Amino acid sequence: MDDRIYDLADLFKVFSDSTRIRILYVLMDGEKNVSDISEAVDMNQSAVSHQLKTLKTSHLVKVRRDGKAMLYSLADDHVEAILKIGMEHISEED
Amino acid sequence: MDDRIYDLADLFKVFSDSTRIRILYVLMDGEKNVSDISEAVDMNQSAVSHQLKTLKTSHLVKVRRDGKAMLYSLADDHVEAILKIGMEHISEED
DNA sequence: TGAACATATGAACAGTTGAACATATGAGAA
DNA sequence: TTCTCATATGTTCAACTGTTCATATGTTCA
Repeated sequence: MDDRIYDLADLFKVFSDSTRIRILYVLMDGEKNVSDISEAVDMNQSAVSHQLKTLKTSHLVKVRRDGKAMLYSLADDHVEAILKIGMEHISEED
Repeated sequence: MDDRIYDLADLFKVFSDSTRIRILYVLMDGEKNVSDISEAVDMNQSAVSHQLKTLKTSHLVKVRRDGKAMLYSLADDHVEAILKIGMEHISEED
């Protein structure tokens, strides 16, 4: 059980950065390559690539290659579900 | 929208520490005072108090006084919901 | 009052993290 | 091959975070 607590903390750590959340929201719109994501979140390619790696490691996004480009998309429904409940929570605060 | 992204990141930041998650799990069992929580998570009173403050600020726990003691409990259903989905996610990873 | 208990707060220190920069890898075209 | 485009990786550094220790606040009871 203790291991799972650490894993859970690590998972939420990934959600705890606004850049990564913005990337996830961008991907809700569908599969996108790195340049498009960079442009959408207005950050340089390197920063976005680093964050995408973090997101991929924690299985929040998946990738496939398309020629020179890498196409990223949300990994599963948990991503949107977690973001949704989080949004609900902060919306209901006094 | 941008403000809400930051608020959302801040919310998940609270979930991103194993000590705080352990405290939340302890509180799933019901209302508890600080000493009992300290004992349950095996951390000193000061550390737990600091974390409880963080949890309270983000509206994840609520408090009431009972004589000398302060009784903490989960603030609402979002807490368990978020932890549950998070657990589901890490359980389904390959 | 004052002592004892329960909790909160402030400061300091070590460990962690995201962004920027430079560079490397990999794929397609010529 | 070599050039270019697209993406990934390594390093550095300032900013942030959790814990510990010491101390303060607040409550009850004698």
